[in-house]
Amino acid sequence: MDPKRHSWDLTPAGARAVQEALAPEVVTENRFGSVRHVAGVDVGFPEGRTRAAIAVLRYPDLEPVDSAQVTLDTSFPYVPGLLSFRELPAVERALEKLREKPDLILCDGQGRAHPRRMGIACHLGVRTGYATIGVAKSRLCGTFEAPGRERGCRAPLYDGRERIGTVLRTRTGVKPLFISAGHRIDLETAVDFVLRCTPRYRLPETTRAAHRLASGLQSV
DNA sequence: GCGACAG
DNA sequence: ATCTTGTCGC
Repeated sequence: MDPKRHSWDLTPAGARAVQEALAPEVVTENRFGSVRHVAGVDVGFPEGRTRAAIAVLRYPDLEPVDSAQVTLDTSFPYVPGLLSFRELPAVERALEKLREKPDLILCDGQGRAHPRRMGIACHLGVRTGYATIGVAKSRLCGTFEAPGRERGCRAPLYDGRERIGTVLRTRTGVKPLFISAGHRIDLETAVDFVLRCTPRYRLPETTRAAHRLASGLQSV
């Protein structure tokens, strides 16, 4: 029984059991080739339905090259720690529609910085095989000291004595982002990519492009 | 029992 | 995330 092919029809308790079964499948080292395209994933809930949007940008110039979006009926509530069970069904279908597959995906949410080390970035990576990074706007778990005020400043995020992520200042004077490894990448490399994807704003260009499609007014 | 809690 | 206007700051 391959844990990667679990059903989405689960109770919260069942979902947590799936996370524990999948956690050992996460690849912690860098296992991806040259990065020519990076993608941003974001999910919105217009009219209560679940809309996943993916934007593929060329790397490193970050010029848009492709995008896809899918809207499905919402089938799982928001439960802290179980975000992926609410968003991934739509995200995976949007990924399949892409013409230009990305080499690396930046997810809106945590990767390993999760109670069971199975945030949405890890979950998507393990299920699809894509290399992924978790880029969250706020903390789910872990403790940290405030990083310096300048862009590039960072501080380790710990869960007890275990390093689970990095609190990163992507723009001077703005709230930091919570970066963690998803799948097939290590934390240091993940932080490096996030900085290269944030040439102008707090959030990565990938995330901004996807966000615009997911919660945008255009329904195409 | 009392907080904390990605999006 | 979503419901919503004006407002403070660079």
